[in-house]
Amino acid sequence: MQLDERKMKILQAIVRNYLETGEPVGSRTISKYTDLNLSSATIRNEMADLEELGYILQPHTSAGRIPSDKGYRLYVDTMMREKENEVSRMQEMLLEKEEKMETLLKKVAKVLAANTNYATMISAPVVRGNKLKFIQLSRVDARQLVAVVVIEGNIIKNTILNVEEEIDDETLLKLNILLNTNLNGLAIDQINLAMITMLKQQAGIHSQIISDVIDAVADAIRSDEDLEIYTSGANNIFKYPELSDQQKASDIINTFEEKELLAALAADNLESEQSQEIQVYIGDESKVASMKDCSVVTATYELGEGMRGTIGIVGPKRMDYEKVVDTLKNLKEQLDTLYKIT
Amino acid sequence: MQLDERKMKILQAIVRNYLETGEPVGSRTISKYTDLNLSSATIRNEMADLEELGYILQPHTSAGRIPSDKGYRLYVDTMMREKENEVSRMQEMLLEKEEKMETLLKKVAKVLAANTNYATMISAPVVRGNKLKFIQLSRVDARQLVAVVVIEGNIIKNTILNVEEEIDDETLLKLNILLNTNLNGLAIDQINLAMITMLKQQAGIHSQIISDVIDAVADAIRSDEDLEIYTSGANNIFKYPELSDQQKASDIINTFEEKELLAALAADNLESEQSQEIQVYIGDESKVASMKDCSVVTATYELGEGMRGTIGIVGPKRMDYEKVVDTLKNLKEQLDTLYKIT
DNA sequence: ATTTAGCACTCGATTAGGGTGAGTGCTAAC
DNA sequence: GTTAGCACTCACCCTAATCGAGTGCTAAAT
Repeated sequence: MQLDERKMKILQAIVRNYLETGEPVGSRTISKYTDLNLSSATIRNEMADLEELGYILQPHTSAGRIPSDKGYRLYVDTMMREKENEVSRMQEMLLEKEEKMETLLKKVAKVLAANTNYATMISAPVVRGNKLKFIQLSRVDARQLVAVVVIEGNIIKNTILNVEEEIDDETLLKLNILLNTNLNGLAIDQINLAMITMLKQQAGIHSQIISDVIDAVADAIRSDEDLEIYTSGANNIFKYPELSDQQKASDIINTFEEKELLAALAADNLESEQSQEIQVYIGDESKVASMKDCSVVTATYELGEGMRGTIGIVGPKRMDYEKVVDTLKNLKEQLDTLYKIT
Repeated sequence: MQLDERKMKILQAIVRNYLETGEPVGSRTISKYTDLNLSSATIRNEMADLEELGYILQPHTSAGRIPSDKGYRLYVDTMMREKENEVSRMQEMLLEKEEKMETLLKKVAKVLAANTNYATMISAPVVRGNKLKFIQLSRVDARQLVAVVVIEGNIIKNTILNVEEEIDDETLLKLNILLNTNLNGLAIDQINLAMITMLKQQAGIHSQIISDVIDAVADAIRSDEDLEIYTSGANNIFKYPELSDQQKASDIINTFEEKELLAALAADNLESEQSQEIQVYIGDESKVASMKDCSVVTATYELGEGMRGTIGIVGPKRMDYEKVVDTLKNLKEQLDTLYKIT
């Protein structure tokens, strides 16, 4: 059986109503809610059909219906109205090109959570494909070096390394030249074991120390391969009774605190083909077990020079998809342009 | 009325029992629990006295007694047995001098939370009094400089700065010399406005750019004045019914997520005179409103060279103080020695 | 062939009442 | 000062009763 227009309208009404109230919605309500002018009995018949088709379900026999995941999915895919051109409430955020990206992202997560009343996460842009711009080894102390690496997008990495014996100025200079000529302009993910071995060989006679230095520099460059995640508003879930249950709340909070699972989610998202679009994961669709009762809406942003990250909003399945998608679109655009101007 | 020895013993028994069970404890239980060989009636009389003195209270008329904050305080101050020399369960932690302090602290917070079943926080050591070891400005691009500052304790700070016009090698060298001769060896908190103005004057003719550079470097040095806080196991609070209440849980989780309040707590703690000791804050004593139903146990650790930070354990008032204090003492010692050896 | 009115039915939620038991405070005896 | 005894309190649990929103089905109306 295919969904005719009336069934669509009814399903849409059920979803809308449930999003607002959070309570199962009955046939009488729909009968009055829509402009279909049908009696509750007719609606009941249609609802029975919709249930059989798996779009809605009854929490218990004598209750109204609530949308199933399949129902939400259909709603999100085909029935959601776009709030085109409506001025976004996020406008007040006033993103500035702040000095530290970390600060900026934390702020975004926070404002987003405060504006939406959902939990938010945002992954720092991943730098894998970016190129090295600058490497420098300097002596701090007699036996201490500091290595500074600057990557496209002005990401700075550094590491302190202690050496057994002193390294003289000449060696230091040689090392600097060696590192720069060989690594400059390379992408991060090109710095693999083979590359490092090659470097070590070129360094030649310079024994163990050199080898250590190169290793340390390589390590510093490749550090943070796992996504850095910033979160905010995890406690917003307590605003939704269906998530405030002891066990569920604990699980969700834990997911937000540990962050590994969120990182996986973000990584998945970045690799997905449609990641240019806003994505909606309903219930189990997100593959994170603790979110089986949540919906996750994600967007991919780009901070120029190919550095992409993921923004995610986590809330109950009955989240206000229209508002969330709209807000995310807006935010994504702001972030995308933020670093493009300069 | 002063507490005689018998009242002390009874109070102690009440606290011990309550810590274990989490249930109000009645006179009959105490009568059997202790070696005082007193009937429940006698205990009842004594308990009435203890209640009048404010050490215990009744949740409701026909229930047993639970310790009041004052009762807990007396217990912690005078009655707690030290688990001297018992092998600490934290031994498995195997702290290593990991490359990154951030990683180390996150790990400590995590392991501590997993071991104690309470929520944990740890503040990164504050560097205010530490001295600058090394400053270097380098050119990355034609119009881009990177400033790297190394501080005692091997803390590295850096910043990228964009300049309007190119700075030639000679100017760069001069700037480097200027910065190093003037700032090296100074403590962070000595780099104030007067200092910076003085520097700018010394730079003399070199116009706006130089001034900008100096400002940026000064900013980088003084960044992170607010304490960095790492937390773990916030969801452990769900293991204690008295904290799992919707409102309380939300408040506590929020405190752990926002971190500002925790930072304030850590800062308070660092400035307190007795901060060398393990500190116990019961209920309102901690001044963080959301923790009025919790106890907070803190320790100050020192990572050599005067860098001190705070570790905190947050749990219900009926937390296992003995175990927690013991564990913290142990951990504190491990951290204190960790960086001393080298 | 749809739609609708009517009605019996279901079942979660709420309320009320009764019993239980842990624990108390008080009194009188030891 | 201590203890046995006893009446009393009150949270907690269980059960039954009631309520009401909402359903599914049937039969009549369109």
